[in-house]
Amino acid sequence: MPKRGYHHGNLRQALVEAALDLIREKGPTGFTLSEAAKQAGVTPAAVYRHFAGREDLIAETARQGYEIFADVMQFAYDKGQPSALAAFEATGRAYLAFARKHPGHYIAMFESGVSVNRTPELAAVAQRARSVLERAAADLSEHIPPEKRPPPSMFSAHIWALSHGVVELFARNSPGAQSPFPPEDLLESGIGVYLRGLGLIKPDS
Amino acid sequence: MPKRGYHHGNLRQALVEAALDLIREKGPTGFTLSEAAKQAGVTPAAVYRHFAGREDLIAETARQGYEIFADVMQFAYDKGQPSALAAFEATGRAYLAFARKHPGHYIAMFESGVSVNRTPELAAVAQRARSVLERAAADLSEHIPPEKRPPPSMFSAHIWALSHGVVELFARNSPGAQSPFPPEDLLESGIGVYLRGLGLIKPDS
DNA sequence: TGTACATCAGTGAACGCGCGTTCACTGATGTAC
DNA sequence: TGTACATCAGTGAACGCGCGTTCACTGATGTAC
Repeated sequence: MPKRGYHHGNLRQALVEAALDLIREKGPTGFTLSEAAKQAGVTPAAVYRHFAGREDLIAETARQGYEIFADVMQFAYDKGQPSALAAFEATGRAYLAFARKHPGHYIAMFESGVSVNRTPELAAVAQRARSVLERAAADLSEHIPPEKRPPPSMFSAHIWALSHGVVELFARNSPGAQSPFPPEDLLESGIGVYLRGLGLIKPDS
Repeated sequence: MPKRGYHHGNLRQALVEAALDLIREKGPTGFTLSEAAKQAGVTPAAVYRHFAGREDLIAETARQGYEIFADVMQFAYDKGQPSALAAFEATGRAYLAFARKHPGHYIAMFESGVSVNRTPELAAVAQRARSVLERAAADLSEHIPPEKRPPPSMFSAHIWALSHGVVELFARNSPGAQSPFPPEDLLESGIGVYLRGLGLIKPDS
């Protein structure tokens, strides 16, 4: 029950949500502090009670995004257990699902130009997200004969890159325009071929 | 020998190059028409003799980028011939090489928000670039038994996405900060695993 | 070879705009007594 | 329960700035005769 009036009640979070809307609709470039304030029903100057400035507001939306993202990845990982393979595939799928479900957060995180090393908190939560995928990769690499086992961080990077590329090129309207295939199928099949290449699933079918 | 003076000589191209510099150094957001004009040694108003406006200038830099990109891809494809495999791998590598060598163009093409469908010329040259990779994929798919052959456009999309993801996440300073591996190695090994998954190179080593 | 003239690339001043940010303030809220 | 007061979230006016864009202009260039 946010009591509106002279005092807003929860302006900080309202500004984050306004920022998310604007970033989603107009891109990180189109986002302005003034408009976010306006959308939250408040004077631009009021923003400075809660944030150091424009960049700081974007960084906070990114931070919240990484928080959700890390949770989502962790949830996918847990759900795939005890199968290392299922857990790994689920985290890949979770990446795309996150981008779809939280486009504002996604853009703030990956397309706004905010550095992940801007603050210690931001760096920490980004690391948390990354480490889920790395753990999934490490679990999976146990199933590869040691002598031909690539470093887990390498194939987590491959999957991260593939997922990111699919999102950027085919799941957002931006550059390549229309996708030849549904992004979900593209990612699923790409990961499938890749895991087959590692000898982790049967070459057959 | 550009004769300087009241008349610039080749302002149009000088503006494109100024734009490339600025985009590379400050990102697409940081690019301003006024600064590009200044860097070319000219009044902002002069820009309008050659371009419809700011967006039009960015679009032209992107167009020139796609032109180079398509040439580079074509060259890599030709160089890999007559081996379908070599040609395919070379185009993948060319993607990353292009991003490294022409960062300004790359950003204008993929990160500036300019739609590839903005003008017919832009759409055409982007299609030309894409079709090189698709042809390489189609050649390669000839070597897969027809009954388990995925559509060529699907695996060209996979490689495109992987390449793009590697560039965005690991070859540019932006979000993930430092890469665990050199991007070239990451892409090379990723493509290797992928092609093994398609049964196109020996599972052994 | 010299002159008159058309062309048009660049000038420079001006514009309106919305931005991010600052500042002294005000008035709602909550607490101490 | 009522009053005095401290707190501090939000106001509103103002700022300087650089932006993209326009406009009437000017002067260098090249061509016709």
